[in-house]
Amino acid sequence: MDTLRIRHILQQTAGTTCAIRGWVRTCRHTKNVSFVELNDGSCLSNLQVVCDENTVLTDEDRHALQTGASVEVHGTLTESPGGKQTVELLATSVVVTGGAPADSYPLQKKRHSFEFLRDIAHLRSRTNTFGAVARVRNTLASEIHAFFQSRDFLWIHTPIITSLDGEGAGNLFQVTTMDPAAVPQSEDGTVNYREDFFERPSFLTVTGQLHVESYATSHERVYTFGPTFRAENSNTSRHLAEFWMVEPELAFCDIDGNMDLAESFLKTVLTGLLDTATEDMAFFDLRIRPGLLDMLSGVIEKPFVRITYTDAIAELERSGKSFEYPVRWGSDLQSEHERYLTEERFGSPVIVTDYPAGIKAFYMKQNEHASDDRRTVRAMDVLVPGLGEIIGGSEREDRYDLLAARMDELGLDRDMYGWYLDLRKFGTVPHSGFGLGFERMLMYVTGMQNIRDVIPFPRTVGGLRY
RNA sequence: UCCCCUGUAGCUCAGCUGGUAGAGCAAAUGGCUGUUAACCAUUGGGUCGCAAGUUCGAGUCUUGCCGGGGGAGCCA
Repeated sequence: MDTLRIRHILQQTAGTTCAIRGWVRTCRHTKNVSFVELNDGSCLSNLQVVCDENTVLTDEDRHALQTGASVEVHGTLTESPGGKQTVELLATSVVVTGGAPADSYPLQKKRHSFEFLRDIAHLRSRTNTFGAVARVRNTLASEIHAFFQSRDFLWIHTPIITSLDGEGAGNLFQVTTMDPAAVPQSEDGTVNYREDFFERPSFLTVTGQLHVESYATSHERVYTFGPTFRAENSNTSRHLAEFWMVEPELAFCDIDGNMDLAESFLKTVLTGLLDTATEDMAFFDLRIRPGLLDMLSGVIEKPFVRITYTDAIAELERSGKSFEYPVRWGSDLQSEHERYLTEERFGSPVIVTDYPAGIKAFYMKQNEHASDDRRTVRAMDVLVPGLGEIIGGSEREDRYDLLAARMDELGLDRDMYGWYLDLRKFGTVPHSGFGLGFERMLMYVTGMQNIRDVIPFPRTVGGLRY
């Protein structure tokens, strides 16, 4: 007898004989039969198992069949007389693998708050919402890989441990084998890193971009997709200390090609997600964020508006709206500004380019500029309705002298970034890329409001359980 | 780091201008029933986050601490 996943068995016709395994979501006992709703994580839907009280279930079984118990059932698929499902499994045998005492099992057959479920993160994947989040997370990751793989991009496994002390991308976690109670010191009283594992300060990566640029200059099309770490003191619904990031990088590609890539990336990945995770996405649309599917369809169908930062500022000034934060050339766009542009002014995704150099990273390509106080770089932010910035990227500075000068200007250590400068010294090439916070995108596509609810075990400032 | 809200039964919450605790769900027991948010009845279940203060009296007012949530900044 075959063991089937519920996802597959629900597509079988009546008459199939099989075994299934899973966890009890809820039970309803009647005089002659018991109805057991079983879920095995393969899909959102439960399978209704019908057990004859007299022939299949012992009193002990009947008692043990509670929410949370694991069971193995053998039986025959039949058409269901009940209205809520087309097929059900008529059990010939039921084995309770592991009980879940109802007086101590935290999950009940009722709605729980996300806050409560966050405290039992090891059990929350057994709920509808977190089961769906796990499947959508998997599908989204799979679609992202499929997008790049089908376009000849190489997945580069950039390092987790790095010697680069960031580049303004937030605070780092230091990696060390030194004993915090007895840190070795040099004669001048400073920490003697010669005694540390790498014989120099080392950190968890805050971005794979700099490293992946190296492979872009050998393989042309590359991307990273892996964990990233930021020690920000940001205790918000949008920040994690450990999160996943996607960063494609293309050689022989300017900012326009970069924008084309970002636009087709979002459209293709979203299309694949909606086609593959149909049932789960319908659940999010129904229960988590009404209007979600329409919002995502808008991103797929509408061409992205492309506008420079300077023009975007002009649009905001022309809007006549009173924003909480002033609109000023030189300041970054606030959420309310981004919302106005995507939701009111254009009603579509918007790509804003050519930001002031002062608010962007050192490696972005400098534009020719008329005056020193209006210097811009070839940055691009992709803004989407309902969220704001979802992608940030740029064409990179590929001219050695200009990059070196900018690094000096910002006081970056030339020795530390020598290898990065080398990429401009030997066979330099126009190249571009962008970064996407994987969990931020997951929040967007599921409508989940807290980033801690789209990653299995969230790590946040002041919070490390499990 | 700053601002705001919040902490009462296993869960979700009510509890007014101070007078020593309630509901729904869950659980246990019984009943009924091809049920599906099952239904009906009964029962058990609380150091009201912690500590101090005001008061004859504090779940309620004050202060501090701890936890949770939301927003800002920073960022992805």
